[in-house]
Amino acid sequence: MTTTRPGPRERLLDAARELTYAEGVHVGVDAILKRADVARRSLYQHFGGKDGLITEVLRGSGVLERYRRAMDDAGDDPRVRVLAVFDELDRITAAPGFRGCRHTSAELAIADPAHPVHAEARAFKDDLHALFAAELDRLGHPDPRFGADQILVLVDGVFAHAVTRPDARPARAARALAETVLSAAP
Amino acid sequence: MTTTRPGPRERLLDAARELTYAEGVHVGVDAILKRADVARRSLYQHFGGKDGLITEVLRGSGVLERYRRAMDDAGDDPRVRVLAVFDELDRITAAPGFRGCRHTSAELAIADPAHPVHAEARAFKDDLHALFAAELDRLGHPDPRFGADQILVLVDGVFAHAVTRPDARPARAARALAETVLSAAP
DNA sequence: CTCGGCGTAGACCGACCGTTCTATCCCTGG
DNA sequence: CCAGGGATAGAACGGTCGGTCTACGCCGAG
Repeated sequence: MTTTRPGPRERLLDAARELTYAEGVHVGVDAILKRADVARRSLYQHFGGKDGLITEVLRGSGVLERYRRAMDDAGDDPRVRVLAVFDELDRITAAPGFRGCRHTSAELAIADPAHPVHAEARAFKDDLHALFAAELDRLGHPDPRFGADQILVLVDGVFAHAVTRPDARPARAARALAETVLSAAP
Repeated sequence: MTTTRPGPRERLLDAARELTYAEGVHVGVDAILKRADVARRSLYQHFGGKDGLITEVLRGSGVLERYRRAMDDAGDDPRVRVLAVFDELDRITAAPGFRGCRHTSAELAIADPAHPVHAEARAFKDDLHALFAAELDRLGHPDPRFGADQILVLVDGVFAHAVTRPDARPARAARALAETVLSAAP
């Protein structure tokens, strides 16, 4: 028995995930439909329209899970766990086809503040904030939320700066600064 | 005598500067022409097309000069001068209509790596790198270029993160980390 | 005065945008 | 067996895209 082909919904999500990252959220629906090999109608049936699709792509990006896994693979020590994320960032930003943070990119491309991608991006980064704050808290950091803000600035800085100057290896530069955040703990 | 109205070229640059920032580089030429109150032909006469115009907007953004001024206003001490930039960033990111870094935004919106905006953004951030490296060098920093990489990650991080979580006051979080970069000097 | 260059105004081009629609097919459940 | 829902294919909608074109107005230099 062969692995069954995923349904139109999954194929649409996959195609949109790839194309909106490589080309930006302004890719045409035609391109997405062609890549997904799906009928036009199915898109509007499942997602109500292009906006619904790209919002759903952001929701199911799996980026948070990737960080969580990088942490868990690093063991128990919060310091090692946090630094492991920056090692992962070094890999991500050096990979071919890297085009920055998907969420930030979508927000910048869509001006209307009422568009659902903004709420989705906000929710994602709030989750990320909680992820780091928990580690800093466990470490006894004097202000875990401020420390997590600093980590997030570093993470977003790596993503943004690697778009323009990838050869600067921003993840390494940021890692050294992350260490000072971690050393704020007693 | 009244101040003479700027020529079509200047009006186009001004209009494009405002609109591409507020709406993204995907704004239509019609909108730019209307805002500039300029004939369609003049755009292609002066800039050869939309690409030429938005590239020229990036080149003449004046952001570098803004940082330089913030530094000069801060006096002579390199530490104070660098930290003054982050105070300026705090103002910039809190201002109404803030929409991130113009250069990063343009790069993310344009996939084609051969598009001139990428070279323009690269040149801009290289200039910025030199600006900070000079301060760190003057301070006796052991590795001014690495330190400048760190500062740039912080700057881009402030811009990017403020798009999604402005209430986190990322410029303040980054400022504290910039201090540790500066304290790497003897 | 006349000429040339720059500016304006606006029609026009083919291409593409997101969306809606009709029509047909296929598979599954009853 | 048939009915029905999900999927397909593709035409068509009005609107916008960046870019080219013609026609006309203005003004300073020859």
